[in-house]
Amino acid sequence: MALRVYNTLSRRKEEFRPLHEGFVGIYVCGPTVYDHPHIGHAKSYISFDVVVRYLRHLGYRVRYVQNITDVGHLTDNADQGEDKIEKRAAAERLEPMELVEIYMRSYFEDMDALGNLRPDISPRASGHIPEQIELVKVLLDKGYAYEVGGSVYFSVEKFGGYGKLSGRRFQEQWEAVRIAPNPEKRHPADFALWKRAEPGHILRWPSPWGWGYPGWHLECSAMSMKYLGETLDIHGGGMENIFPHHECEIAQSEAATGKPFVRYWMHNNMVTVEGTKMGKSLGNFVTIKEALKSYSPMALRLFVLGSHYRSPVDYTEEAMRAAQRGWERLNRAVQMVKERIRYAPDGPEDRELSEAVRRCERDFSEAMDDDFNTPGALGALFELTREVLAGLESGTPSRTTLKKVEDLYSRLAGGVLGFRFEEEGGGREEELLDLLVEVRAELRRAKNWELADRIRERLRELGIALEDRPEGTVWRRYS
RNA sequence: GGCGGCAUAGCCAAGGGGUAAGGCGGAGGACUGCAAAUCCUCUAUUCCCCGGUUCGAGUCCGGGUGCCGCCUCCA
Repeated sequence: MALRVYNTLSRRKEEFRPLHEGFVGIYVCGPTVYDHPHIGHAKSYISFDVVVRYLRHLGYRVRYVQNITDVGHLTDNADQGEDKIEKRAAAERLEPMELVEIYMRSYFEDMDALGNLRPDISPRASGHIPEQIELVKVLLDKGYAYEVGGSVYFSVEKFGGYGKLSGRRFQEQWEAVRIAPNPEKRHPADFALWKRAEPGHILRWPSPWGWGYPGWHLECSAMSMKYLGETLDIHGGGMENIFPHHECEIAQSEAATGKPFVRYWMHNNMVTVEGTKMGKSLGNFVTIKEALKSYSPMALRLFVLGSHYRSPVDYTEEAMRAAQRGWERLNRAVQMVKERIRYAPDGPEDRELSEAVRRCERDFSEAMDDDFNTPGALGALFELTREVLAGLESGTPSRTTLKKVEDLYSRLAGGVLGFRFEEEGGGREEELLDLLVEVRAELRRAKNWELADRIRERLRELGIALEDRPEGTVWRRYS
């Protein structure tokens, strides 16, 4: 079966065929780095991380580009607003580039923790001002843009396809939107390609039209085409960017090149918190760092992948607890398989388990091929997990079989879904715990239950669980 | 007002004409000194409502209702 991808442009699932066979160029709208990333970023970037991982799993050579927006955009469409980065930098008494550096590092730190692969290129808008100016020049030359007093605007009336992504017929509807018209614009829907820097604006660059800074849609067009060519295979981002951001990107790019800008537009849905929208302006967003104080990074990853990328997901304590427990179960199963491989008997494959492995692989692929259906893929993995644990319980699967199971977990759960399975502990602490367990075993042999239980209780308070299994005592950290 | 999406068990969530995946939680049992972990069994006659098409409808069509997103920065 072939991979099918939902394309926002056609509003249907389409068979995926990249422009050049075997190679995929993907561009995902990255963060504006003026604050710590929140769980909305987690959903978006985990989703696209899995898209990239799965494409590689299918054998594609993927170039994954995700920008860093470090040039502030205006906070409102009437072009009077403040620059978010400048505003925040002033509030924190930092150089704008200093601020950007802090939050960019914070962003990568969180993405690393969540197990997302680094993009192949993380271009920064501030480092691509010449490319953006070039693009504006082309649009002026071709008559799609006009200059007014040091600012350059894109003329939407000159570009026939404006509105094709978002389904908006801007001519009739624009009247309904009450925004103060900018007198410089010929049509209210025209958007800025380049803005004149008003006095006091710190982030600014020289251009043929004087000192200024790029318009807020320009960087993505300039940088994506620079690194991926004039037609991208996939362009991804959050749904809220469909209009105006992506609509404007299409207009700019296609007007400049005369070629289709993107073959597949992919948009992920939003995260709500306890049922309500999470927005920067609402101030109710949960940062990833906060979430990770209560839940493990892999639990957050499981939470995100537990619903489809095009579905909204509600962040609640209950849902996160469920994800945490689910993750622990999966991780534990993998650890148990690894442990058992060490002393598993040689022998032929066990039919039932091998069959379960095959079934899992098939169901997993089927789900992923259907527009990256990660909840379905997880279902396949958990079904296997149940059978694996039952197999370990009731018999002694051969080493060959267990290796197949381990390999499957490693390729699908690890490689494709990006889970990081970890053994607990390490170093001095581990040795001390082993010692305690040993001493406690003596106590238990002597039937000194009181002291044995006290050790277990005290360790539990410290976040270490002791489990007296038939084959011996093991310890693990819980959380 | 315009555009788009979603409604499936206590909670989360797949499925999308052929008789309801999976996770969490809950109940009972096995194992255990007791716990924990693990295993086994059970936990939706039914998919927001009303009509229709069909031998057959969560699944398709029409009409409601409710929730959400976008139309101003946001992943």
